[in-house]
Amino acid sequence: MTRLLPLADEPARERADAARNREAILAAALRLVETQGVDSVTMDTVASEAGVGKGTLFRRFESREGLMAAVLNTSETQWQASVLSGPPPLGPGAPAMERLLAFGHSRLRTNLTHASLIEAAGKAGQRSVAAMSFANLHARYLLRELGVDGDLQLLATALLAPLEAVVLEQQVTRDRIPVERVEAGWDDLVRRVVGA
Amino acid sequence: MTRLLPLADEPARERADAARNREAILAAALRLVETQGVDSVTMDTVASEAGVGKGTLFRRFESREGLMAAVLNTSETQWQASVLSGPPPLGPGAPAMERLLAFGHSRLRTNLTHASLIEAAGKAGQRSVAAMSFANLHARYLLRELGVDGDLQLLATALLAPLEAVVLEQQVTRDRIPVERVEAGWDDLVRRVVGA
DNA sequence: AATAGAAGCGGACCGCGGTCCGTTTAAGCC
DNA sequence: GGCTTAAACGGACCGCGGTCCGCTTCTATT
Repeated sequence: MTRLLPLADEPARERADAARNREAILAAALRLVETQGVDSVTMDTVASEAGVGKGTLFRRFESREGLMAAVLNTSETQWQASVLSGPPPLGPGAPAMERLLAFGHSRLRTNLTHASLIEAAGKAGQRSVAAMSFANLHARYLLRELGVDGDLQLLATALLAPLEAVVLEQQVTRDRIPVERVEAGWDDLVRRVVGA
Repeated sequence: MTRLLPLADEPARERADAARNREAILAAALRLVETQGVDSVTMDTVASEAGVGKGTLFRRFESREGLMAAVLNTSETQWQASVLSGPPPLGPGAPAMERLLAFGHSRLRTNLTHASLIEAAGKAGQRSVAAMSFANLHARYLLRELGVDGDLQLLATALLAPLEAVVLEQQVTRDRIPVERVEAGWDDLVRRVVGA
């Protein structure tokens, strides 16, 4: 009853074993995904490989999608870092237009590389604070920098939409369109939208 | 052994009971989806409701996604009809630009309306001959009509991507962007791309 | 009408994602 | 160190999508 207080709404610290388990799970998941491919990784396998009960997985990660989203988040974070502080033209230092083009290419390649993982992460991947909103925000920033006016949030969304993994997969895998052509298409789109 | 022949590669006609069952299944599925919502419709339910064994469902429709895609296909076909021969500005008779704008609005509303079904249809929905490729084809046609040059296939894909159900759901449901604003955003995008 | 054989059928069965709840354990307090 | 209690644990359990295979039914042929 006596709640002698964690300050205000402190996030209620994670217990030591809980933290250990979370990392073990993530590590196991990552390893299994890399070795066997996303689709053949089952929750039971991850659990036993991490030396943990199944219930634990679901308490920490909500669902299979959530776990995959967490795994995905690792590389997503790295990508964000290289956008924010990596070498130009992706990182800062190049003219806005070049950055925007590089941004698209990089996003395109990344999404293609992780396509199956992204799919497995499903909606959990999109709602993850990081993923969509960071890219959108950054695109908006570059558009503003380029002097584009209009509803930048929607414009950014429209530019990013054709870079989504599902769309790319369709183009590259089913329609056999070479990646370079898709890249060129995006460049064209950007130039039209920016009005250069 | 003696194959006294169906002509060349005739499609091997569907047996009468098979056809009857297929329709019963589709009807049951449609009804259940409408009354209970996609997510709570199970294959067992559809089967028993259609008075058919579970195996039959899967033989005819491959998977749950396939069944949902088939259900979706019904309304998709209607939509196609109204694009091809409905009243303007969606159907023929209006100037290309108006048609293109109307096309986007209509697609947007349709996709939002069927969002959950589309999601349930998953990749089966996209590979369905009809859905994606018809829209893409029509968009290409209108772009050509408008004198746009460039890689029309990619341009069409880029224009359609932001109208995908997943993207729209994100905008309308999570980000609370009013539909009218999304529509306006698409109009803006189209004008920039066409260069009007 | 009889018959052969392929096409179709259906439900028992399986594996996996997800839940539930009795048990264990870490961590603050004396 | 003992005690308390809330958090965390883990595995038995459930429902659903999907498969499999022995049985039934249609249809072409004579």
